[in-house]
Amino acid sequence: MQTTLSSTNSIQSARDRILDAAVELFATRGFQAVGLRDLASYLGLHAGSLYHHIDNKQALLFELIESGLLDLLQETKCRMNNARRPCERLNLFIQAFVKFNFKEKHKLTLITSEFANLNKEQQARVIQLKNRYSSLISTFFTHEHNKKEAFNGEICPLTNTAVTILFGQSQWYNPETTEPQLTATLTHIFTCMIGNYKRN
Amino acid sequence: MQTTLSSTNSIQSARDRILDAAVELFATRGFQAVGLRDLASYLGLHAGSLYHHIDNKQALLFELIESGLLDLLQETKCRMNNARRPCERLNLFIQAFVKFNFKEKHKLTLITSEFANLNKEQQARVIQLKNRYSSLISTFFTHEHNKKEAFNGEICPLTNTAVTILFGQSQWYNPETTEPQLTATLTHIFTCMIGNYKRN
DNA sequence: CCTACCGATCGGTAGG
DNA sequence: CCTACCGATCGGTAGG
Repeated sequence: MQTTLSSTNSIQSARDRILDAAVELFATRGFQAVGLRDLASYLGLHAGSLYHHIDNKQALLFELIESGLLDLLQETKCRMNNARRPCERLNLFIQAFVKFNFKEKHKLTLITSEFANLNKEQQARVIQLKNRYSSLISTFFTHEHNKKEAFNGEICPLTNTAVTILFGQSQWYNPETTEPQLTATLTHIFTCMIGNYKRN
Repeated sequence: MQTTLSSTNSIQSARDRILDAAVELFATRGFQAVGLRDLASYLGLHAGSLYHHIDNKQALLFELIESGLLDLLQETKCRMNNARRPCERLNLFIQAFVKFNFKEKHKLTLITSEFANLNKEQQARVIQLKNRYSSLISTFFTHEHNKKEAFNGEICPLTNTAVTILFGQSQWYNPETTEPQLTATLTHIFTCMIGNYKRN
């Protein structure tokens, strides 16, 4: 029983080590530029050995992107549910994003940069997850009287811009921004976007 | 004389055809995913023949990115110089960007997505051009009393955000946005960012 | 997890 | 601009 557990654990941790190394290498050098031999030797083993833990290179990329989006979604929803007043929701949303941005910077990079390297099926799944995230954002820009639009899954230009700001900033070659700075800037922009919209 | 001219022209146009095909293929499928055989067969010729017109694949990518940034810079400066009043400058800036976005969508994609596939020297050159563009933007956010900062080449977070919005939106998987829509959204956001900043 | 290997494809060159 | 080819490397597999 104990041996079963420990061998399961070590298999799991070997797999986790591969995932961690992959997210690091893919994000910093690019998915296509990293060969399976690069990934293997980074972990001190040989290319063929990887296939006991992964199906193939593309499935590995998809797993990293999907898990990243799922984590971001869950974390964000969870935080927003803690809001006692409606006006707290934006702050909690931004908090969740900033935390994720600093803890999982590389996964955010993969989500924004390596979409094209997935197959059609995987891309559809990623779009689905991104839309779920977008619909969280759209609640900030949606008035009571046009909730129907949001419900229909349509995404307004302002929401699109907001998503662009969030994901884009991880990609632009960037001076070192601190966590409070990023929070302040995003709060700034979002507040102002919401205010501007409401004045229409 | 005429034959010289026409042969020069046809050599030039052959080169232009390669550049046009490359920007299209690299932007839609990704630089690494497009082989020189793909590029050649897209033009109805063989891989080896390309090397009479280009040095190598990477130099081809750099040429596309550099020329894109130079065009955007020149076009933007030129338009902004036509401003008769200071408040027109923002509109002209956005006009220049939107025009470029629709005319050279693929080049914009390369600028934002394929930076990592350049060598160090080429990357430094691209950063230099991007900074020149950023400093154009920073004039909108800079007060009279802190012009020195802008002069020092420092880039404030708000400028960085603006750049992110401009370049990021070309990349996010996007519903079809019309030219007036994009102009309106960008004007919206920028005006509000400037207003918000000035209120500080 | 390793050794050894597969076919395919890559960027690039030579010679005409 | 084509034919023919180079060495290198790719993702992935077999067999232990």
